[in-house]
Amino acid sequence: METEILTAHRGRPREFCVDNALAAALRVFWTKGYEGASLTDLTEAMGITRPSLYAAFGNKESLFRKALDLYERDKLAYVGAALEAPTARGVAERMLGGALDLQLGSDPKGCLGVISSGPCGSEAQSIKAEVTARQASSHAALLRRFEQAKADGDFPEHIDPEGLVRYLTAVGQGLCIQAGSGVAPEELRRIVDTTLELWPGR
Amino acid sequence: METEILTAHRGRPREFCVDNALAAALRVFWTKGYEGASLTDLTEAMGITRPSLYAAFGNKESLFRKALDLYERDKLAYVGAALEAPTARGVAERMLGGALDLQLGSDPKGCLGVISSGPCGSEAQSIKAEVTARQASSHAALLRRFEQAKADGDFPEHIDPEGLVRYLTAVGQGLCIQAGSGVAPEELRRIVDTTLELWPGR
DNA sequence: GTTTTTCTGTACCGAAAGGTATGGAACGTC
DNA sequence: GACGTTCCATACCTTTCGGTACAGAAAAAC
Repeated sequence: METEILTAHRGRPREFCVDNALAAALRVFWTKGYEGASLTDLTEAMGITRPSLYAAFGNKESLFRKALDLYERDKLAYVGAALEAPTARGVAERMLGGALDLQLGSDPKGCLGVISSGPCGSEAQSIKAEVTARQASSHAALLRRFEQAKADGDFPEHIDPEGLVRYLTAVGQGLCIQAGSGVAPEELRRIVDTTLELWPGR
Repeated sequence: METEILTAHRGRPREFCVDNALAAALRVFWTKGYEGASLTDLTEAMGITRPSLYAAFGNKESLFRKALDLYERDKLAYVGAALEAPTARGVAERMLGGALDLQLGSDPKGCLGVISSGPCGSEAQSIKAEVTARQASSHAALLRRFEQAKADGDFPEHIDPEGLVRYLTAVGQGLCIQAGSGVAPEELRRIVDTTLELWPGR
């Protein structure tokens, strides 16, 4: 990951690694949010100049989308794995455990999806809409999984699968909010432990 | 609430109502966040000009603090009432019910405290610190209430009061995030219903 | 009615935002 | 080695940001 893939280019090759630059941009967006990340912040962290950024990534918005792709692929991989757990409780364990591990690592605190869901100016609203749409597809996948779990008898009849998905999502979002506010790691762990203590069924 | 309290002023009296202007400013901050609310947004909503705003409220930051005071007094009154519920379950019911009612009303969606907890530029960090400090005092009050509840036998021994507070807070924050993302009211209600279904003890 | 105090409105300030024109340097191709 | 293509760097553009100077208007105090 030091140099990029060499396709038969004419002219001078670029001097920086696109992947490294994108990873640096992701950290900036993750730390400051889309609107809070200025081009100066980005170019300094990426180690490139402003025209280089525009030549390689288009503009700020398309750079953010590429960073969001990277984020989902590298940091949100646990979501896909969680859906394959054998029981609804297993899904919840892996979802919350994955979110917790992410907050305990060396990456920026908080969740890029959550902080991009807040209010924003008119320029950033297409960004917000995209993030919301991606979350909707995760929601749908989780709902299908929990409907199957109910059919499997993983939790009692009187529990509503849709409600359980919304609830689990809310706990995860609250976890991210508190992580971003500087709440201590052991406190974050308590959220997960308590949720699993109260989790219905298997 | 049409004109302000008349203290023995000399000179020309101001032509607008400070309370009404502050209420309008609160709506703008609530909708767009501190940094997202420009002075142009604020003055247009408040119906006053820029120098009038500075004369009456100091600057943008002190205007926000006054709006935050109003928000806590008028919109977060249910928190104090919730602490007086007879059991831990009652506290949770009133807390989540109050948060839900707030999201179902005609006010802006989301929670001013939650949206102010996200990432921000250097100028807004003292704002964020203030919001975090106010939340810490609410957290402490809720923790005392739940420790009492545990002594009262409201929930089982193996449940950690600190964890339960963090957990309840997380659910409330997730509720606000989803409300701000445009999630439908009945979906929000499912979050509350599910949480109370799973609530331990009385 | 004059004075004095305060408010309103316009017009402006410096700084920072996102984005780009331009010129020269560096590489692959022929 | 000359050429053509592409990249890097400086310097600049327009717009918007939070904040203010100044002049004129309006009302209480005398």
